[in-house]
Amino acid sequence: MVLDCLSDPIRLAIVYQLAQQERVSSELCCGDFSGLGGKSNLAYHFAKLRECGLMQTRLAGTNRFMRLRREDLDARFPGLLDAVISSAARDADRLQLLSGCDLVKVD
Amino acid sequence: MVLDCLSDPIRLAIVYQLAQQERVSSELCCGDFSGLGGKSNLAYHFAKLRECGLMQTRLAGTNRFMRLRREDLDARFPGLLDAVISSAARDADRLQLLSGCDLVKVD
DNA sequence: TCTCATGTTCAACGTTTATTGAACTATTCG
DNA sequence: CGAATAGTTCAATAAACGTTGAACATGAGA
Repeated sequence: MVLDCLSDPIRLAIVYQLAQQERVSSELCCGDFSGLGGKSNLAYHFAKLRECGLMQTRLAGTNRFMRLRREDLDARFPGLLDAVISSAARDADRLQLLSGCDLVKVD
Repeated sequence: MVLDCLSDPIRLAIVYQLAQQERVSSELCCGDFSGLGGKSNLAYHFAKLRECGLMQTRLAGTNRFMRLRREDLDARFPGLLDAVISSAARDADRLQLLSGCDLVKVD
């Protein structure tokens, strides 16, 4: 399930963006990914990412803030997330969907 | 492409079995995977694994021997293969398809 | 309260995917 | 040569997937 989740370019871009955000130890809300697709399409991908345990959602008012479930993932699939993220970073310029992902929430 | 390839249980089982075989530095031929499905179905999965660069096929008479493209994969996606293999090994008993994969070619 | 903004859910659609069996190619061995 | 073995290719089918827009739910703010 996890590998299938990560194999979709949009979901990989979401995970990649969440991983970048990890450094700042803050979260991202759905709207921050609007560059990757329409709202309903993103909601579909968010659901898949939640189902397979890749990310977690925190409700705050009308926003939903999400973050990677880094610890759980590293415990269950050691090294997988880092390998995927670093490979994604390496090819970021080749993937249209990932270009611009280094941008941090403008706020 | 690689992640999508690895997300299928049959292909993951094939890769896992090939990884086990790596230790003995020998190869496996198509028939060795007959426990995972029918011939034509396996040929379909083999083609996908070849297309995304996960494995290589060597023709020898009427047999086709295959092996993981370990070096190329480690160069392009560092740590990915090891992470996937070790996670697969960890859950091997939970996955029906992977049970019995530790068996080495009987010959 | 009324309205706007943020997300989710649902139904519909076209595409891709995995699986099957039959037909086919090619090699070995008698 | 003829039969058997090892795999691939092809066509058909059913299921799963990604995408879209419309409808819905919910909280914030005037």
